[in-house]
Amino acid sequence: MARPKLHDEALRVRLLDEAGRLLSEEGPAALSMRRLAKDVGTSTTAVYSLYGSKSALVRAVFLEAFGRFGARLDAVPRSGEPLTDLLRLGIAYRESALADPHLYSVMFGQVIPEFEPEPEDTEASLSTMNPLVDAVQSALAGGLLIPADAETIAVALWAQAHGLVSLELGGHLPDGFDLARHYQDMLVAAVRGWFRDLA
Amino acid sequence: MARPKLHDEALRVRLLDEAGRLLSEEGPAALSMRRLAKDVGTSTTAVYSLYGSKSALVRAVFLEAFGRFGARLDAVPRSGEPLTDLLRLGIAYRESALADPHLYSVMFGQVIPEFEPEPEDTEASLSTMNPLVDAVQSALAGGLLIPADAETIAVALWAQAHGLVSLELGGHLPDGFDLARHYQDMLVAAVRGWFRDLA
DNA sequence: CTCGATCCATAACGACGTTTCAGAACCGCT
DNA sequence: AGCGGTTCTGAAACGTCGTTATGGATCGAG
Repeated sequence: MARPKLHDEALRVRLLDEAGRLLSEEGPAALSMRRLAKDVGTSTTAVYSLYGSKSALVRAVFLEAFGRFGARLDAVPRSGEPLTDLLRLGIAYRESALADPHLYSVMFGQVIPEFEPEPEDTEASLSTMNPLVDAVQSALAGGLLIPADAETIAVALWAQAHGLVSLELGGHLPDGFDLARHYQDMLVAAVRGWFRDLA
Repeated sequence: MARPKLHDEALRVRLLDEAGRLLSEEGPAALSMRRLAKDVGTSTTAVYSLYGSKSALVRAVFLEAFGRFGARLDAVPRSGEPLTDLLRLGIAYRESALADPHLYSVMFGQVIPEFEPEPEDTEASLSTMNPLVDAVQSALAGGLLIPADAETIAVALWAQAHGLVSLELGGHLPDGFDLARHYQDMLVAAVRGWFRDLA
């Protein structure tokens, strides 16, 4: 009938890996379809037959990145103390972002013009918030916090961490400002804002 | 000696205005040097003789956008009550961002690959934080907050607002989550986290 | 071994940022 | 007025990008 396929699943994975590597090590500008094909030792046609477009390729990287990111947060050891866990999650959040800034900017910034997340991709980003929701719910159940929607509090805490990391990566913080030195205190304050009683 | 210049300051301003308009109304992808030149009725050479590169052109838009953004925050009427003012500033922050999302993403995201802010551009972004610092200092002077560096608290509050707005604009919030409904409470909690005594 | 179907690498297309280049436009001078 | 030389300008060229068309290569079936 036909010749056997070279553009197979193994190649798909290799392309995805190399795309992630290019992004991580050389940034968004380095990720071109031609460059990717050459680095993997195939042709641009292969990338198109497997992914269809650069947008779809980057979406695969995007989803993979959120998967890893969520896994890192899930791997944070829990203490049973919800407030401690919230702090740990916040610290792990920053560490994960700083470990691969380019991937973080693919997830949350739109540094690759060809790709913009679809509405259905929103749930991927929620993998970063779900561990938070659990800890907030525990804290609420323990009566430590102002009675409020757990999702609301989780979004606020997520935004606090994301905002700090995003400003840091974007180079928007004041000159000489050492975020590492204040980050924990900021997280503590962010959680403390929802305390029922001041501690 | 020579012929008079057509590529003068008036054209420079028209180019800057049109670049801002293109960005605001059609997004980053619409801003190309050819398109910009055509819309203004000149040639690409003109843009290059006046700005030198797309990077420099976008930097001008970037600085202008921060100028307007800072002016909007400065224009927020002050009540004399620092906590009220912090809340007002936070609300104005979101309103300003939502009024022109594309410009906001040029300021804080890197949606135009050709342009990346230089270290010296950091101070431009601080125009968004300076009004905050003032209000925080007033609150500190009144003994309302935990004794801490005003800059630290201001950065934390800034990041809270930026994080929320950034997640909202990026479409990362949970389905059906109405940020407008919770935004004020979140700001209150963020400030409350630095209270000396719980109120 | 031939045929026909299938796949794939090369080359092409339009658009991009940027630069080159030939000529048009102007001034001072005779 | 006419000319020379300098400066400025728009059009075209270059290399790269995402994407697509194409023609040849490769295989199983008969």
